[in-house]
Amino acid sequence: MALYRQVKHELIADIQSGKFQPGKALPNETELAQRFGVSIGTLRHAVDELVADHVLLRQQGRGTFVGQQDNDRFMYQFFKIEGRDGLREFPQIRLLAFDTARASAEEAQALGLRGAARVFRIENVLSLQGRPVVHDRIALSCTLFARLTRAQFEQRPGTIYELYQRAFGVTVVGADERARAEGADAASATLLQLAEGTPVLRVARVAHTFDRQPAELRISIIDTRAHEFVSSASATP
Amino acid sequence: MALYRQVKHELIADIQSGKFQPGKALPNETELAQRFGVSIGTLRHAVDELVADHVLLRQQGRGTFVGQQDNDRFMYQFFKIEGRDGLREFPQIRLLAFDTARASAEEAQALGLRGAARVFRIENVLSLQGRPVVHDRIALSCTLFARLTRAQFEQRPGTIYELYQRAFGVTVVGADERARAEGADAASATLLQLAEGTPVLRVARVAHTFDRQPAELRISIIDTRAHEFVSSASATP
DNA sequence: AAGTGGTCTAGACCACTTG
DNA sequence: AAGTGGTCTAGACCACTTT
Repeated sequence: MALYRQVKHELIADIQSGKFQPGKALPNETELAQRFGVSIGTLRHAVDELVADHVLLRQQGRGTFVGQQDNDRFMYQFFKIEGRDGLREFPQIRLLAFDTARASAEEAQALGLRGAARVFRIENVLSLQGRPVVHDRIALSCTLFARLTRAQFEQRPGTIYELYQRAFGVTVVGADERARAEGADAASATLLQLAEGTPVLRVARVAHTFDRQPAELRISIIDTRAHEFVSSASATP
Repeated sequence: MALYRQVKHELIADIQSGKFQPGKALPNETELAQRFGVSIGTLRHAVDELVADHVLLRQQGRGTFVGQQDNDRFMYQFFKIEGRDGLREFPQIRLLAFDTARASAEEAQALGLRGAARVFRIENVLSLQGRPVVHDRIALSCTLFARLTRAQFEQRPGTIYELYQRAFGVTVVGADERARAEGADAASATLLQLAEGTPVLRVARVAHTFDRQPAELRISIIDTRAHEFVSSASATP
């Protein structure tokens, strides 16, 4: 196996173990290269890939930092809803429910769990400009997020993914999403102040950590009368 | 400006000018490096980025090739509709209409045209497993695609993007997409064999070439009773 | 065997940020 | 001025494909 890949996975391990903390600077490149016993070019090759995945962040003249799942990154990487006019806004989030239950078939499949496994179920409503726009239902493995509490969830200082990262060492690095249109069911219709059956967008997102390990399933029901779901795949400039 | 970026743009220019043909091999890396007067590392840095954008394709031991907009690449990079079971299939495409008209406000804005500019309007129905699933309306600038004919469009051997690439030197390298749910209008409902008002997915895609120059606006109306629109953002393994 | 891309080295110098 | 990442060089050797 290529050397730079080993270095990359050692860096990932150091992040997951908490040796390198989110937001903190790594040692400089020459020191890291010496520590891993590789040349600077090889060390940079490894760091390059982690920077491309938003796991690390380089700033010329300042240093290399462990990426934080803060509001900025959440908005830019995972929150893909914006107004039809293109305006983006940080949503106001209200927690509706927090339970545990046996995983449904869809949850077990998405999260890679056995049929009998238990999951946390969390329900949120997200508002933009004071109006409810998204109804989120989240499922998390009780094994991966052991001892998660409602209080922890409600009183978190930052984003949900920041909580995953700081309290459970789970760094979300990507997501697979599947979208379809459907008529709003009774529950979503009430929450989003719509007539039942109104066309809404349903997005199922499986967020995953390193090696595509699934970490979270989220079903978002979106009122697209004034907002849209955006997705972009663009070349480097 | 960094040297490798200049090299990258010289390579792009050579592809756009037709000096390097789609599907053909480039000269080997040492020769390219000499030709551009840079070291092999710098040449590789430039090629690395073009490979990441799927513009070039490297195969160890064989060479470096100009990426072709063939069926495989189309399916993998731009056709994001698959069955709920995850099955992907190449669609059967039927041309419904081919016209020119003054650009609408939405078309002019998406394609970066003045209000009075003319566009080609093309309408397709895409079928999967013999059933109509997607109603596509495409708008192209008459300036960028000068002298495009209906016959050219109907009798193209490969994908639409392959036609853009071979006949007009337009290499599509990315796309921005915006999705929302709406009730099917009369035209789409008939084509997709739905009741009018049935929830359907509406995806507006602006495909662009190098430097994010817009090349195509496509409005897709998708019947998501058996299919979904997929979108993935994942870290390198 | 010859030719290709893939990896790795050990430096040099530049551009930027901070004290 | 000192410390950081960003770019570039000129080579060596490896892994893979083709002839």
